Amino acid sequence: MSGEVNIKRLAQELNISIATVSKALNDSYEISLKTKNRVWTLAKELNYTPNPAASNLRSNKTKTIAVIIPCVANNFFSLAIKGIEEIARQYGYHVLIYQTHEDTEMEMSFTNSLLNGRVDGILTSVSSNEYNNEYYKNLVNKIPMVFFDRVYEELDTFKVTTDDYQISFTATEHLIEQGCTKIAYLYGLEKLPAGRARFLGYCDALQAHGLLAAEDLVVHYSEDEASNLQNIKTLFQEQAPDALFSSIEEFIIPAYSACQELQLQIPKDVKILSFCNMSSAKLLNPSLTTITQPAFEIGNEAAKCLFKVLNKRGIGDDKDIVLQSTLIKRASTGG
Amino acid sequence: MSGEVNIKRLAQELNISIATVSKALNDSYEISLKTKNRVWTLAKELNYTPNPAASNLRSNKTKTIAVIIPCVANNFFSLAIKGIEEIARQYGYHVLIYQTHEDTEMEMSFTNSLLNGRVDGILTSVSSNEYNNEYYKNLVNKIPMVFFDRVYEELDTFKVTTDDYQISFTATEHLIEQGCTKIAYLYGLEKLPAGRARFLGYCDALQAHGLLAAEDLVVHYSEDEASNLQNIKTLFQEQAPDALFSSIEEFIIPAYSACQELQLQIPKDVKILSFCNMSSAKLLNPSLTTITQPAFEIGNEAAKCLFKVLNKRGIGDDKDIVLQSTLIKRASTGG
DNA sequence: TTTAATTACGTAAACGTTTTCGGATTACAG
DNA sequence: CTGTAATCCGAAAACGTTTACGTAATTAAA
Repeated sequence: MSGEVNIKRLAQELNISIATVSKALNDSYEISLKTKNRVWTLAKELNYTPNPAASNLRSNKTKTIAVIIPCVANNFFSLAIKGIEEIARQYGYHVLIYQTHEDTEMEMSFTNSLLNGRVDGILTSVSSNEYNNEYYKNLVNKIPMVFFDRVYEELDTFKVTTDDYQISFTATEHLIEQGCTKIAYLYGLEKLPAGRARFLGYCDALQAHGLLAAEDLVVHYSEDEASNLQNIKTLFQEQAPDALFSSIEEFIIPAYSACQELQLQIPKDVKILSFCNMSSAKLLNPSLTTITQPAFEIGNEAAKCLFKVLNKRGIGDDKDIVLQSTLIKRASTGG
Repeated sequence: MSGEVNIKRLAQELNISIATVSKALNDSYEISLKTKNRVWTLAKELNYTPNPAASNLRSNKTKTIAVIIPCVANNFFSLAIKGIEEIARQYGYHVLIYQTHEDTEMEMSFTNSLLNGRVDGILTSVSSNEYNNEYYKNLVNKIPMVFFDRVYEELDTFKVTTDDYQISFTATEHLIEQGCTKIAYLYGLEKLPAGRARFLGYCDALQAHGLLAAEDLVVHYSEDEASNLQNIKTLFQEQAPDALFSSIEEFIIPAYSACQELQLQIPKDVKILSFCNMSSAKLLNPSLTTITQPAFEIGNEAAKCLFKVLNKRGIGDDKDIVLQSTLIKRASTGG
């Protein structure tokens, strides 16, 4: 056990050159199976692991990708991360995670710090507080990037999204079928395509059924939890809607609380459905009808796309990947 | 803009040696302020950023730490990560995150893959499904490590925990003061010191007030959410406790659900308190009395400890850092 | 048998830094 | 004028890989 074990050490012990060792370890066709086996067994015996820095320096591959998201404390993103990690592990890659907390400054600071070859590529879901398209237009040709869920539409990169418009339309129709005629909308992600698509699906479904969308029926998301609760209560008192369509799961707790405080029965007095990836939705009382995005699969798919780019594959592929969300009907919109 | 910008390029343009450039960039005392300024301004002008791989290879510093935790989809851990990231950013460090999903095999696989110099140190909160002390005993002298919240006690490393025993004792007394005499315990993290300390604090508080702990009053955590709900319902039906002490937040939703399904009024029929880091605790109905750990500060403190080790400081310091949780009394244990 | 192709391995340069060591210049005391 | 110290800088080696290129031995084709 004299000193660290590197390829030079392996080469010495086997009386071959370090080039041969390196090639053998990388399973090169230039090396005979006999030699490869000698190298592999000794490497295992000495518990050799390649030095990532040296490898990276020479080959310009870091075996690392970055994930930049608003927040990990969110069921959608934590599931997506899980999906990303699975693929990364398959490729032997490591995952750096950066949380922007919906702050565009942070977002730019993080990405800028990754442009010097620290990572091979970036997966991101952009923050909601601003739509700074110009920045990303420059960024995307400096480093391989894939956007998921919260995307910028004009960019020529892989984008993994869900059928926000369609599922919102479908979900709204579900409420209408259940007899609702005054459906309020709890509006989140207003500045992003995803948020607007959800709202549009809701509006169009109303219109298709002869109902009208009204600004009075819309509650806009606030970072302050208490004011969300208050706004929903005010909505009930002033408009008396018979349903709530929540576009983000952050509205769920205040919505339920508002109903209980105002003695409104779900689903008798008011029906509720929400975009939601919490497994506890079915444990709420009453259980919550949800639009559930395939968060894990989104992360999975986004990571696959990134590795396509990193491996120079999938050149001609369609870069707009749209996965299907599912409407899970439960008691909160029941008869 | 011919080619990439590295220190060689800077050296050429300034007609000085690369050694001087390198030292100037690192603010070495060997370089005159005049030269430093020339280097700094050109570096900024050309938007130079050092190559991390080269720097790492030569200096054996990666400017990266790893965080290995059971799961990011948990308020405690996501807050802790936030605390860690804050410190990491201050030191110019990057954060790799690995989720074990409470699987010891994963845990070992991840840590092993980090021993080749990919990171400078590791922050971890161990998984709950096993107590494999031997493994860590070997690991801790191969790479700087700091444990937080879920720790192994016998290891000679920095450990950041909370006053689990004391706060459980206090919280149990709170229930007793509110008139409870049959307090059930929802038991999580049984294999870890933290989990056992919480249980012990509960037991000792009961005993100190002439009450007795009984196995019949304990519900053990199950990975299956549905069975937790079922077990709590069974507990109510067979034992009719007048309070629930939940040691992990995963029990909250099933506990509330069980009460509603069994038509038990909180806090009239049964009082509930729980270890919990969800900001939505106060929005539950009724609002939940919680034992809240300073999750952000724990992450913060753990990261600080790691950087102490990395910078060879804090040799004589006490390595057992215990932060205070707080008992936040709300309606669920009210009169 | 000669020539070309294939196989298997080695030499050495390169990746972009950091750092040791030494050299040159200047300042200042003796 | 000499010697010493302080200041500032450069040459070159190192970190551990990967890879372009060369070469010898073997095999296949002619």
